[in-house]
Amino acid sequence: MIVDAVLELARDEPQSRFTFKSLGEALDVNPTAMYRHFRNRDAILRAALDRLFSMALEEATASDAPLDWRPRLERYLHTLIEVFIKYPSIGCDAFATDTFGQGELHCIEFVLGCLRDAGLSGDRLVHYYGALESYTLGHGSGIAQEVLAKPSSDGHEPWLQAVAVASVSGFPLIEEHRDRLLRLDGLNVFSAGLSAILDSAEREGTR
Amino acid sequence: MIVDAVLELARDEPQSRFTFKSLGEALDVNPTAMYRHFRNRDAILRAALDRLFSMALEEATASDAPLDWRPRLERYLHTLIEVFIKYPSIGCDAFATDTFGQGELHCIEFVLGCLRDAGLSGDRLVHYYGALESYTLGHGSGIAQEVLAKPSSDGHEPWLQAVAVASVSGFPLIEEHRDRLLRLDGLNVFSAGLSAILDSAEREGTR
DNA sequence: ACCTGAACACCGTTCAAGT
DNA sequence: ACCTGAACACCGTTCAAGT
Repeated sequence: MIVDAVLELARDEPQSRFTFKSLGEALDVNPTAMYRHFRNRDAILRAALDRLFSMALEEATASDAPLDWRPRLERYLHTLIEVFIKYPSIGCDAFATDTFGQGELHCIEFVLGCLRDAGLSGDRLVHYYGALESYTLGHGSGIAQEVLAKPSSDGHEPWLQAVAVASVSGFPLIEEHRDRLLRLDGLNVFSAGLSAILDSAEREGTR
Repeated sequence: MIVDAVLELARDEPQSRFTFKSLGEALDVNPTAMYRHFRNRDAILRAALDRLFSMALEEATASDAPLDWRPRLERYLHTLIEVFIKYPSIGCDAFATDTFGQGELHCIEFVLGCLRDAGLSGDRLVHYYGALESYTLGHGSGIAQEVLAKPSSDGHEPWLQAVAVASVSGFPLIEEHRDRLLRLDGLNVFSAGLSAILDSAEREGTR
């Protein structure tokens, strides 16, 4: 299948976006032959991204023990963002792309189920669904973009290189928290925001 | 200044990423002349993005009445994301790009100040700084990407077109919440997550 | 039914040449 | 000091031609 080759390519060449040319070489075929199977590059992207959703959900739910809603949700969202980072040239479009596929639908259903188990319903359930999904997709695609652009980055690069380089005199708060700010990276910052959203959801659900 | 032309171009042609060619036409000059003033495209992008940070902070703080920390922060973050959407070809790289500029530093200082006024300090203050900043940048650049890619989109497009089109039988929760899910768009979903993070910050700060 | 090859319009970037 | 023009390597996409 072509999608397999795209995924393999995205994983093995994390620095460069996948290309018809590279795809042709990987499959030992003429680059333009892809147009027999997909309408354009975007269609390939959507198919591959939907597979990433499926992979993340499968990996996160293939658990030994049944989990409570919150660790279940945390595990899935962390797995999802890790998958995006692992396949940067696909993950980088995770926010802006609707896959229209089964993988994404299964993921939506899964998140809704977790939030239902948290005690939420109706508008508030969908409210938190939107918050969690958009946060994870926005953050994941952003880190994937970084990995794609910057040499040898893996989501654990310092997040605020500007603070390290630039003169921060005249910015007393930045100066005061300089070391702490430099300790931030893409993934622990993600955990920070995720905890905050889940805290709010949990409070509202158990009320 | 070249940056002015880039911004003008980004605003007036929201569907297409800015280009040396388009920039040359706008300034009535040879496209390659830019290389006399910037090392490459990325340097132009960083300069323009830093200006967006400055513009957002200026617009958000040019207030009549002094505000409490939370409305002050909300106003700034909403302004920031709106600016990204207004200049899509620059905003789309907001997450992955470090500007190394003054505008970004002023914004960091501003957010840290709001969180200090919320009663936070030390690690927890930086924790919430990371959560808020990454959430806004990730979401903003994601919506900007959408605007750039999809014809006549403005951040208020339905967020889950897949749910509208695909068959959702076999997904009982999606089916149950279908209408609510379709009402989600990029900007109200942003507000949802932002409130959740700020709620957590407020609770922790007043404790 | 599927693949190939040539072609097209479009990128960012370099560099020697102009003024 | 700044700009021009040609050139290069690289994109996605189309289409007539092959098997």
